[in-house]
Amino acid sequence: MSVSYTDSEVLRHFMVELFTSFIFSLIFNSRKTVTANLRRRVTNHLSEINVGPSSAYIQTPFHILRDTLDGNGVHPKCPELDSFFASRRLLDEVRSLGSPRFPTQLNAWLVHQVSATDRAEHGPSTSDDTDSSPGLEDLRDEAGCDSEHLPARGQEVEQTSPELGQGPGGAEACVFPQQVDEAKVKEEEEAFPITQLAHSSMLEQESLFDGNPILSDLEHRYASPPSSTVVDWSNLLSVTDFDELDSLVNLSELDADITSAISQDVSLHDATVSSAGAFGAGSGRSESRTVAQQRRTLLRLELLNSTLSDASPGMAVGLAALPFASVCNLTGNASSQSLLGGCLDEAVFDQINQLGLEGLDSIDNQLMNSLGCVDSQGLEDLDSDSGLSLESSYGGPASPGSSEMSSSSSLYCEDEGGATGYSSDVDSLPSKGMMDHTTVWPPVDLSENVWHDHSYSSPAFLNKPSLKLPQKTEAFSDDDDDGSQLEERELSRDELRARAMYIPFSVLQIVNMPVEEFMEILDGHGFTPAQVTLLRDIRRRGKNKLAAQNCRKRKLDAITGLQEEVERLQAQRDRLLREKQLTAKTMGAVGHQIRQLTRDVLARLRDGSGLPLSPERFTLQCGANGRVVIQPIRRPVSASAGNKTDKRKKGKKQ
DNA sequence: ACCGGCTGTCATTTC
DNA sequence: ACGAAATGACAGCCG
Repeated sequence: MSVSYTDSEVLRHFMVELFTSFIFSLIFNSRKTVTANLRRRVTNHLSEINVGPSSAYIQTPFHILRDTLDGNGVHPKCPELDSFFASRRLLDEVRSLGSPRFPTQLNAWLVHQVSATDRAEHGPSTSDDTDSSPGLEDLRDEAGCDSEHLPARGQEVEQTSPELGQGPGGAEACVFPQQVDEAKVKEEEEAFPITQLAHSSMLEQESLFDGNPILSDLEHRYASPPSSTVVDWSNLLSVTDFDELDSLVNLSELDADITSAISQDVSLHDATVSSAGAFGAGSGRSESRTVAQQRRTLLRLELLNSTLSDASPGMAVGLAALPFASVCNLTGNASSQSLLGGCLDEAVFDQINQLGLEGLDSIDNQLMNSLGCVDSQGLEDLDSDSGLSLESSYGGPASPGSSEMSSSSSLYCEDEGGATGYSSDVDSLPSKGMMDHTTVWPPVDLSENVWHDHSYSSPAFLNKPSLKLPQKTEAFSDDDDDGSQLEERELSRDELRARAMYIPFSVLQIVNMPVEEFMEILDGHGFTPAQVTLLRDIRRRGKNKLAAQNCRKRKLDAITGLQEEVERLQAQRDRLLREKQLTAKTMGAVGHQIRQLTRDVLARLRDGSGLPLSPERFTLQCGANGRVVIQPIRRPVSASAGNKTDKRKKGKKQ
């Protein structure tokens, strides 16, 4: 086919081409910049796992990720997996918005535009992932076939990127009103010489322009290797299915969302870790705990006060007879009292003093003799009474009702002692232990160990004086049992056990001391096997208690984080839907303008017989470098559908 | 009496 | 092998 042109027509044609080529340059560069930015950012996200080629078809890296990470030495709790699955979840969510997959016509076109050589070598879904800036790499790839355009186009991209990067959505990237275009035309004319534009309009198909000497001259003057990348305008014009554009928008938004998702995950992870760390540090937790504990302690002390005020002298003696230096120190040591000020109010001490602690010395020996049998049974019994879970654990998995266990304490006490080995060794504990530990008991024990025993100060128990042990001696049980119970209700079960076994360390000390120190203590203090067992159990239980608290805190944090993520994803989905609608509107306007412009251009062109080119028979195509050519439509009816399927086939092949 | 939340504890697994 | 941590399950207490 040959087309004849007059000089004025040629000039007009070039002007039209100039204008249209700028429009396409804008579109291409915008799209290319979006795609390049997208690819660069996705690549950055995935760079840590560097699975090789990636592209705008980001599902491919995720599949590779899955294949790579599934069970290949990655711990299920690996944060990378969290990020990966969060990203994949986000991808699925974005997909669920109703948009088709990426290898649609427009996306194929965009990827096609981004890297012609990539497509030739790796296909639209692959590109070198090792480069930190794939967008620029694509430009370099283009330079391979059009090297003289590289600087100008590189500048274009560099100039366009910030514009696109300013707005979060695609609205800014998709605005193509004519006035803006004209302004940009003026701007870009400076950076994009008109010769290159003429070049861009280089009519590569010689058959089309063989008859025109000027065009031929221009063609030869600005001859360049024919671009292998030629995009049919109908590709763009056929973008009436804006879901394809939507997929692009979603893709760009997905990228940003992957960022946020990963950061969200990481922040969740960090929050979890930090919270765990805070708990591990212990100080913060103990501080936060203090208020509640003090509140509980006050309640308990109120109860204790009220009970003590009604207590019989026997109870007082029993309380005073507690063979613990901590209690003795309470009465005689002001410093200790000050240390305990947070836990026991002065009224308690006054009552204790009034109840005749002076007689403690006189009954000390008798008490020590009786403690051998009382401690092992009475205190263990107290433990059993106070904690039914303890019974279930020590006595066996099947835990009968609490009332039964309480009433049959005389029976299960031996079982429990046998299970734990406490009571038998308590019997063997001479007063030596008492002598030693009386001086070794740290004064802070009570204040430290009052916390977290809310379940042991049940009023029900305090209202049950019938829980005396039948094995106890008359004098001791009557005098000591109630009082010691009252006092020991304030202590944790492990604290009671420790006291019963004359362990000279507080539970907190046992739990918090380093392993080496703990082992030294176990080895160097001449503890009996029962004491060693108790020490280990106390340490284990204490650490497990903290671990359980941390675990629950983490669980709550995780739930909170997931709820926040759900809210964030819902907001993101709404935003994406809004942007999708906006993008569809924008692209509709752009498509309309382009169709109109195409008709304009074709109407101004003349074929060999001087007739204007029919838009039904010809179309405008734009190359990757912005060159616009006229091409006859081969299959005008099903051009778009055929192109679409072709692109898909190409994408699948590659 | 029932229920839900909190807590401690145990058993088990994992590191 | 041992200890620590994490966690599910269970039970008791409490409001």
